[in-house]
Amino acid sequence: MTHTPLAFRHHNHRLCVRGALDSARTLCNERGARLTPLREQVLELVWQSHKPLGAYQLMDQLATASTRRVAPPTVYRALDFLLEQGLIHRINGLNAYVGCPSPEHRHPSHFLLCRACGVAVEIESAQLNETIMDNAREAGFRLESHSLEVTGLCPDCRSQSDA
Amino acid sequence: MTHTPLAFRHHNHRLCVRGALDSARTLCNERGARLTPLREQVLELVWQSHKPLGAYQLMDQLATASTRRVAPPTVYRALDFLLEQGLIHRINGLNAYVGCPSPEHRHPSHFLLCRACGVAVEIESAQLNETIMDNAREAGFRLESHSLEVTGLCPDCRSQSDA
DNA sequence: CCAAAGATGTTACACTATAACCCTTTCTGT
DNA sequence: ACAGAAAGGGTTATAGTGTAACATCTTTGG
Ligand SMILES: [Zn+2]
Ligand SMILES: [Zn+2]
Ligand SMILES: [Zn+2]
Ligand SMILES: [Zn+2]
Repeated sequence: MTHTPLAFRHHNHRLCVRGALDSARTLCNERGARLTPLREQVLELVWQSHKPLGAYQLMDQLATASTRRVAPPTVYRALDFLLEQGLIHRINGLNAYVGCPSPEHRHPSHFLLCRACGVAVEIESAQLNETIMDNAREAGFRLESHSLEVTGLCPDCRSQSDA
Repeated sequence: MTHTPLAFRHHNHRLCVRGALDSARTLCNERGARLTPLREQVLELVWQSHKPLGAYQLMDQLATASTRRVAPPTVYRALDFLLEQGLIHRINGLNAYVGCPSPEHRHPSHFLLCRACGVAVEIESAQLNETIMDNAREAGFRLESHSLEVTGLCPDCRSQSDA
């Protein structure tokens, strides 16, 4: 049985954005973390699609949006905050950042990355976590965090390439 | 039942190096790939320990060893070759490279990374591969490659920190 | 030997990220 | 309200990682 994730299908992305921003405001409020206008703006830019964006792309868009010059530390500091709060993830294989759809609970970074369309989809699988923990334990290793990046073709791009 | 991997224990590392270089020569020979002196030297440098090394560290060591100036493309081209041949892996989370202990067969990059001592150990687990493939399949995703990086403490560093 | 392909040298540059310093805003306790 | 502390953000410069483009040298196969 297969179920194509939302981000791989056509969907009303405005709902993704609204949900992400609402969650972010709620969570930061609960935690006493300060979701400043700048940080919120960067989060919204990250959420413009499900494709991970690089820090310099975000910087350029910030500069365009605000008609002022924006230097790297500005965007990196915002990204650091968002990473700390678990509101975004970093995709190491792409040097890029993408919004987290379930920031309420901390979790490792597990992604399917379509090399054709660029969309990143987060996987949540207890089985996967278990398997990884089992393998670490078997080696006597104390696991602290982990990241999985799976590259390939999403259902859409796959059917295109089959044609 | 736990079994501490070799690289996390004291061991005769000369055997690791000899084995890696012998395998590399054999494989490249079989494949008609040219393991030139430079490439072999880079492979040997990568194998100086089980800790992933950055391209610029390797470049500096190359320069020191050969008493001539070495520019980035020199080491990156050698690394590209070694990656293509599956003789080394790239650790994305560290921007660093480490030798592969079983280059005979192509396989995904699955590592345990000790944040204290820096040692990287490759995991080979059919169960892990299966679980990852299952999760990809369930999303209708055509998997082409994957990389798992687990960060934590190796058995040694773990007991140090418990003390 | 010659031509073609492959490997390496060389220069310059692009992309990603952080250090250090300063000023402003916000919070905290009185 | 006030002073002092802490956090956020602007600015400049620089560190770290990786590639493009082109020249030169070496190996390979006829
Ligand atoms: Zn969406
Ligand atoms: Zn997430
Ligand atoms: Zn060893
Ligand atoms: Zn390997």
